[in-house]
Amino acid sequence: MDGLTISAVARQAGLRPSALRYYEAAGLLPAPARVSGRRRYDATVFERLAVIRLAQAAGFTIAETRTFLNGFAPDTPPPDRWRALAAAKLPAVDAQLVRLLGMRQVLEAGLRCECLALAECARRLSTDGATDQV
Amino acid sequence: MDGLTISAVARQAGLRPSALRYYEAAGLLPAPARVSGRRRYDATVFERLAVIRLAQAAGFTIAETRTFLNGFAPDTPPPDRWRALAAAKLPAVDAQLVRLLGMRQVLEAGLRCECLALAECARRLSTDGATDQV
DNA sequence: ATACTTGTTCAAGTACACATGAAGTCAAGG
DNA sequence: CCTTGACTTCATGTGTACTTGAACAAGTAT
Repeated sequence: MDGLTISAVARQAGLRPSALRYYEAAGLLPAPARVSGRRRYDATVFERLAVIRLAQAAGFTIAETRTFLNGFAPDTPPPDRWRALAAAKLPAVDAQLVRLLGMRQVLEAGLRCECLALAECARRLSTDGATDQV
Repeated sequence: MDGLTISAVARQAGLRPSALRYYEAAGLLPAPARVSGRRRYDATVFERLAVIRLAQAAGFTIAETRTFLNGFAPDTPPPDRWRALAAAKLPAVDAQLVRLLGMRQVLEAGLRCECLALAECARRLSTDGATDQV
């Protein structure tokens, strides 16, 4: 009687049932009760899903998210968990950010390109180069 | 006698031979001459590789790079090629950039976290939320 | 002649986060 | 009883840019 079906949870959470099964298999969601084989969730699953969503927004991989959720003593407070993972993740995000900003530079330089041959582009728009002026 | 072996080109370009074969199969590099089955490159391959490197720096996928290189009439000047591809790529890069900046926000908020439970984190550090102050 | 090095092709593996399809189970409705 | 619909598990597919391994060929050195 009580307990939400997987499709009900998925619908409310904006996910697909396969994602919920995947999270469970990946150790992000605890295995819920079963009624004749079918999963029955209680409302606390939504809090869990919200944390997973937050971890995803932080750029954590599934493995990192699993560590974040289950990789500590059960009573470990969130700040300790964050510090353990976010500190390691920030440099990676920043590196990605630098790469993307570099892409922007190259693309904008490309849009201002007046080269006559592609080889000329390669010389002028070098990745590492300081190409400011036309 | 003339012509560089695949390993010589790879070494000078900072790539591995497998990458050169891959580029060739992907249509980024023209098939070079062969001497008893082995590839022999001439020096122009380095210009080509420089352009490929530039395209990669712009964030182009292999398919986009192939279009950039071979998807136009042979005499199409670089500016036309750039405009066709860079204009489509920039919004994607910017979207990626926004996502990464969001990650940074979440990670930094996580580092300042003082929540007592993970569910609290999810409520306070919501992805879309305006979480400025402690 | 024989071993070594370097090359060749082709198939399959890598990481990530799920989606998809096949085949079977289960309860309710007609 | 039989169909329908939602569910189950398990294996495989998706996209990207290569790398790696297997099995084999050919030129070079000893």
